[in-house]
Amino acid sequence: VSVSTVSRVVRGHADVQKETRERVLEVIRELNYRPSPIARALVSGRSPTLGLLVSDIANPFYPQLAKSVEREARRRGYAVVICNTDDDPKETQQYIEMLRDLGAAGIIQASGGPDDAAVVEAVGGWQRVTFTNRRPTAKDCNYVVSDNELGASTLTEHLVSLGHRRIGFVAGPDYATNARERLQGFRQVMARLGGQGQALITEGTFEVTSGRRAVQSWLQAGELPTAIIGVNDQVAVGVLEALHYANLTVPDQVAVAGFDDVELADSTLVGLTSVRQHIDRLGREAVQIALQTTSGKGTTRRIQRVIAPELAVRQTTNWEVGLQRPARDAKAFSEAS
Amino acid sequence: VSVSTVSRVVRGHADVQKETRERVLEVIRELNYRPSPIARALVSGRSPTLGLLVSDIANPFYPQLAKSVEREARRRGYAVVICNTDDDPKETQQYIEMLRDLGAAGIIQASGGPDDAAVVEAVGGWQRVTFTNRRPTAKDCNYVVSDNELGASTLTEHLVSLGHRRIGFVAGPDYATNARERLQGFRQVMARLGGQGQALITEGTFEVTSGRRAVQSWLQAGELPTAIIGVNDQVAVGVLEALHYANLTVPDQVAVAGFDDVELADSTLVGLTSVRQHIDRLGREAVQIALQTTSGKGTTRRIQRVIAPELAVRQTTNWEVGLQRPARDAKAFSEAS
DNA sequence: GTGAAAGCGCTAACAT
DNA sequence: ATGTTAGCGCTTTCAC
Repeated sequence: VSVSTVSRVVRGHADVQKETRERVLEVIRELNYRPSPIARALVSGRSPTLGLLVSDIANPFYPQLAKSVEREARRRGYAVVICNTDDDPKETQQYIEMLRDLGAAGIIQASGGPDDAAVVEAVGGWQRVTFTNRRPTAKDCNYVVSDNELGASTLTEHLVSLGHRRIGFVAGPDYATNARERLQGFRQVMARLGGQGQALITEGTFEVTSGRRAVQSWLQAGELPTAIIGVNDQVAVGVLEALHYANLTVPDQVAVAGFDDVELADSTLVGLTSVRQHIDRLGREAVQIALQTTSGKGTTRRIQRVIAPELAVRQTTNWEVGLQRPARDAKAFSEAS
Repeated sequence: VSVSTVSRVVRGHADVQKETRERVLEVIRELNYRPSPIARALVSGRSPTLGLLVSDIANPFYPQLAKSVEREARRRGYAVVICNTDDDPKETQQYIEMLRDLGAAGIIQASGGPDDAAVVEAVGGWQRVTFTNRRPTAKDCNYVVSDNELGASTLTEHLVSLGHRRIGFVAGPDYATNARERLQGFRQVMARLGGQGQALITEGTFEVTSGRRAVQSWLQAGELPTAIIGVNDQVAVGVLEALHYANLTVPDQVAVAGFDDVELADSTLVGLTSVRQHIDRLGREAVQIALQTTSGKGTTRRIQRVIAPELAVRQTTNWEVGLQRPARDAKAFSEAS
């Protein structure tokens, strides 16, 4: 009945006699005793907490990721702290400070950027941070990301196979590696087309307005592509909006596609062709990696996983897909504009 | 230069001579010293942490709320732990246990239900939990919610003023007070119409499929209303999808409206008339209340705030609005045309 | 006004 | 195999 014996029992330490263990266990149940994470944290320096860094939790991709992260973390007894960085290195640093003070067992950076190396330094070594969504710019880090280049090339090939040659790409910000990789995959396929293909590239953000603006500027320049890829679904939605406003029909006059396969993309109101990321897996594995390397098992090995995305073809690129599924009745909306 | 003096300085305690205080402050800066929240938590029982309970973080309303909560919490030095309850009382209880063990300074329950009283009990008194989004079923609690009944009646009156008399309402689950209140506001206005009005009510969930199902069943019964209200925007989107599938035009043949005014509602692709909640205020004030009452200033007063929502009229009910107001940033579009 | 000492609930040596 | 002891970094009496 001494403190340390109880401690040993709780932690499943070997050196306890079966009998005492059971007696202790019994009392624990009786008293509904639960060890205090706080006290543990004071000793060990780590609390059962995971930090999740995202640029903007309101961007539909992140809630889905957060949900998956949260579920897996919870399963393992960890709480998830959400941190909205706005892609601002200063905010990021402040958050990391806070998370360190809180003794977070690990940090998942889902919105990395050029400051990744600084992040690794700030968290106290590569073992304490796991990157996801965007491949880290810092070398030798743990990460789990989608193969964005593959996704982009698959998507571009899909458009090419439909006969498109003048294809527009509304790129994301240059600081985001996932945006860059998607652009890269696009470029690669377009390059293969040689003189036959024409790639129109506009740089923007991850937001809806970015897609709207791109279409607008192409229209002004009188060089609207026959197919447009948005760096993510949000941007693609912006593209759809602008096309719709300009009374252009999709996919007849212009085909549109995005990335992420956010829930909205699958709505028949949108029917957006998109490169589906396995968001669930990203979140789940990010947690696993974070907790594995953080557990200090003296591992020196980095864990770096790349998950292949899939192409989800819908009405905005392939008309017939739209027929199989209920076609969006353009009349109701286009008459209004 | 003694521990307790430093402690006094850090906490801004009065009993320190100006000179010593400044000297200590100086050294603190020099050493970049930050008090350990963990050690503090061990003593005080509370860590700078806020728990946010939501039914489903992937439901677009909650990320927006979470963002607002997160921003305000951060401003005050608190971390936000997201908790996905799935509207399951068991999950909720487990989360509360975890949050207590973590010494959370407060809990914001954004997805309350019939178990609210149990929640209050589990967290250890009304002072430690703030309800938002759904008015709590337990009496004498802190909360900040929208006036759902008002929102619903305003919306219904809008439809009536457009000439609608047969109006459908796709209700939410009965356990959610916000859903009930919305239904109530609807009923009230319809009752005023007497024999002239006809209210068709279907119960469902907060998800897209719920809206789809409602329309299908009305169609099967051959009693489709001329206007349909979804208990939230997600459901309204489901309604739109089903109508679209049935080749019915919106708003000519059927008008549609929702609640929350989620970002998507404002997209020209959807243009959904919706009752706008001031989500930012809900989140911000929830945090303020949570931290205020939790600070133990011996307050006995409950804080209960009700915020009036606004009606955002768009194309799904009013045809002409589509003409007037193409999109949020109209400029981008008008320049394009 | 300041310092000394006890203790929050644990873990990790070190005894026994 | 179990008990004792010393902290982890703070706050909080209680002396001075």
